This record gives sequence, C-alpha cells and structure tokens, in this order.
Amino acid sequence: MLTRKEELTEALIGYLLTHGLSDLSLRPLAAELGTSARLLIYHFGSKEGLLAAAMDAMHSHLRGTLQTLAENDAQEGDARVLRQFWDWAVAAENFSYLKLLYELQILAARHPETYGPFWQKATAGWLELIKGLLPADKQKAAIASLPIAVFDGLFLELMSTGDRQRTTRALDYFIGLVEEVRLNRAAAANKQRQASTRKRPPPR
Amino acid sequence: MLTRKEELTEALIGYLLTHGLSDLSLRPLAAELGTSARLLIYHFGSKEGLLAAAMDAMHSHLRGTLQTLAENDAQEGDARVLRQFWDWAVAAENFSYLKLLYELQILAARHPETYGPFWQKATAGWLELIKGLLPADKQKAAIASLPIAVFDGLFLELMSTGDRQRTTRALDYFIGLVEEVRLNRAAAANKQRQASTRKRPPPR
DNA sequence: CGTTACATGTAACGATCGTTACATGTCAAC
DNA sequence: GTTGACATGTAACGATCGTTACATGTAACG
Repeated sequence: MLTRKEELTEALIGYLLTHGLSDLSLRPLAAELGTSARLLIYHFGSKEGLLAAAMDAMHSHLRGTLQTLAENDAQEGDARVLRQFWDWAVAAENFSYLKLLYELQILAARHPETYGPFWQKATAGWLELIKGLLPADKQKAAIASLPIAVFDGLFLELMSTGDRQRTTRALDYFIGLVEEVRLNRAAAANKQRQASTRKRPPPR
Repeated sequence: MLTRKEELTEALIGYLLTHGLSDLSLRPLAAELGTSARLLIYHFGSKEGLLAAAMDAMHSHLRGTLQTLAENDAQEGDARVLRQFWDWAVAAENFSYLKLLYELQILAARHPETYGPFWQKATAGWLELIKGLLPADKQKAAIASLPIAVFDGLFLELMSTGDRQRTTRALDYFIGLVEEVRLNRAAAANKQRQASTRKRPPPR
C-alpha cells in the first residue's frame, strides 16, 4: 500500500510535468492536489525536500522506461538507435518528462547550488545508458557528445516550435549522414584490402 | 547624450547577463544599479516594460555583432562557417548573451504569453541570418535545422559542463562528417560523369 | 520670479511566499 | 479506555513581491 507521502509524490510529479518547476509555489500546488501547504511541508519537511522527492521519483521512472528501451534495442547496434530513442522521447507520455529535464538543466546552469545536484543525478545515469548503446569505437567523449547534442538541439527546437515533422526529418538526415560515412569508409577499406597483399587477415 | 532610461537599460543588461531573468526582482536589481524600484517603474512603466527594453537592446546588440561576423565569413561558404560561429559564441563577451537566450527559450516554452514574443523577436532575425550563410541547396528546412541543432545541443552542454574542449571537438567532428560526405558525393558524381556519354554538359 | 517638466525619495498597499505555532481529529495498539 | 503516532485544519509570522500615492527636489524656460 502507498503511504500518503508516496501518493502525494505521484500527484506532485503530474503537477510538475504540466506546470514546470521554475515558479513552483506551495499553495497553488496544494490546491490542485486537494491538500494544503501545511501538509506538504509536514510530509516533505520543506519545499526543497518536496523537490528532492519528486526528482527522485522522476529519476527512477525515467530510468525504468529507458532500461526497457535499451534492452529492446540492444540488437540494433547502429546510429538508428538514436531514432528509436527519439521516438521514445517524443511520445506523449515521455515528452513532458524530458521537457522538465531541460528546464532543470537551464535552472542548474544558473543556480548550481539549488538545482545542480538534481540535474546531475537525473542525467548521470542515463547518459551512461546512452553511451552504452553506442558501439565501442564511438565512445570517445567528443564523438559520443555529438549524437547527444543533436538530440538535445532538436528536442529543444521541438519544444519551442512544436514542429515534429521538421525536427524528425533533421534527425533522419543526421542518421543518414552517419550511415553514409560508415558505408563509404567500409567500401574504401575494402578496396584497399583487395589491393594489398593477402598475407594479413582483414582487420576486425 | 544618453537619456537616463538608456543608461539604465545598459546597466540592466549587464545585470541580466550575470543574474539571469527567471528570478528577476526589482529591488535587488535597483540596489545594484544604484537606484530604486520606484524609479525603475517610473522609467520603464512596469516590470514587463523593463524586460522589453532590455530584450530590445540585447537584440540589437546581438544583431550588430552577428552582422559583422556574417560579412567577414561570407567568402567561406562551407560547413566551417558553423565553426566560426561557434568561436564567436564561446567568446567571453558573447557567451553570457547566448546563455541568456537559451534561458529565454526555456521560459518561452513554459510561459509563451509572457516570454514568447521576446524569444521570437530575438531568434527570428538571427536564424534567418544563419540560414543565409548556408549554401542554397542546404536551405531546406529540415537540413538547415541540423547544424542549428548541433550548435544548440553543444552549447547547452557547454553551459552545463563547461567542457569547452570536448564540445568544440564534437563540433569539429560534425563538420568533418559533413565535409567527408560532400567530398565523397563530389567524387562519385565525377566518376559517373566520366563514365557517361559526353553529349550532355555536366550538371550544375 | 513663477511655471513646468522631469527626476527622485519615503512609505505604504495588497498579494503571495515558505514556514511555523497550536489545536484537533483519526485510529490502531496496549 | 487510554495512549501514542500519524494526519489535518486554522491562522498567523516575517519576508518579499510589483506597484502606487504623495511629496520634494532640480533645472530649463517664459
């Protein structure tokens, strides 16, 4: 059975997803949750404790759904994983979560003391998860940063413009770029291998 | 000579650049500017008018420095323009401006009524400017979105992590990708042209 | 000198903020 | 039945918010 604090936390997440966290205020929140500011403080200790509880719950939720996504996509070890992740992110039930995460990131950049720990906790885990999806030779920091940045930038634009079609096409264009380079390099390596002596086995 | 409102606006921008605009408050602002909340309202009419004046001034400033950048780079019509733009953006005197713009973008996504017009005005002009730097065949919306998204995503990461080296390398990696594809396509087109009959002139 | 427009200072208004003091209800356990 | 832990309601505290009323200064112009 859920304790009162836990069900409040769930409702609280729903509220944050639609109202954001930059201008969170206890009394309007309490009104919408059918409780009082007094009780929110009672259960969470303070506004900061309330935020911490919400972020923790949000973090585990995201981690959970991302984990299943990673397991399902483990076999498709390509740049297309990025597309799968994008489809997951723009799904209605996940979109608000990510929107909140980006808001948190901006807040953390401006107020590291207050929001920095929340953002670190929220992203540390899932960035590792994304890197885990990349092929081993792509895990060098700078190279791994690029697909993440593409995702971030396009999601940011989707948030602002709502233009899902254009942002999705831009992502596909990026994936196409990466694929094209991969194929060209493979072809070039193949040709060079044929031209060389056959004593050495082909590089792995 | 500067009117009082104009010099207040300049000082105001400096304040916004370091303190952000999500938690702007008149009295601390006035204290740092050596004036009073009373006078800020007197000069700008309201807090919103104050924001509008600051955003207008910021917008013209950005527009000015971007214009000269565009003119200097006009000859280098390549993906490398993106790198020039990046160097401009991470320069100390411009970095805070862009940081503020991204904060504005997030705020606008959450409160379109309040911040939406500011963000539109700030970005509408300069996105056109970026598109103008791209070669004509790259101006299709989805394709133009990609370099912008790369820039946005990397800048966001730079804001959060401060890791200039990694983000810059990631950008160079992206530029390298685009260049590689461009060269491969040119080579392929060249080969095909040589193999075909010579009756038709090469496609432009 | 008087008038007029602009600038500034003091103080307060009503609203909202996070938080707390204090009292009361609920309900299971002993 | 009493005790005790948890939950809740009412009301207020002090702080800060954007904004305003009212009075005063300043300086140019007639």
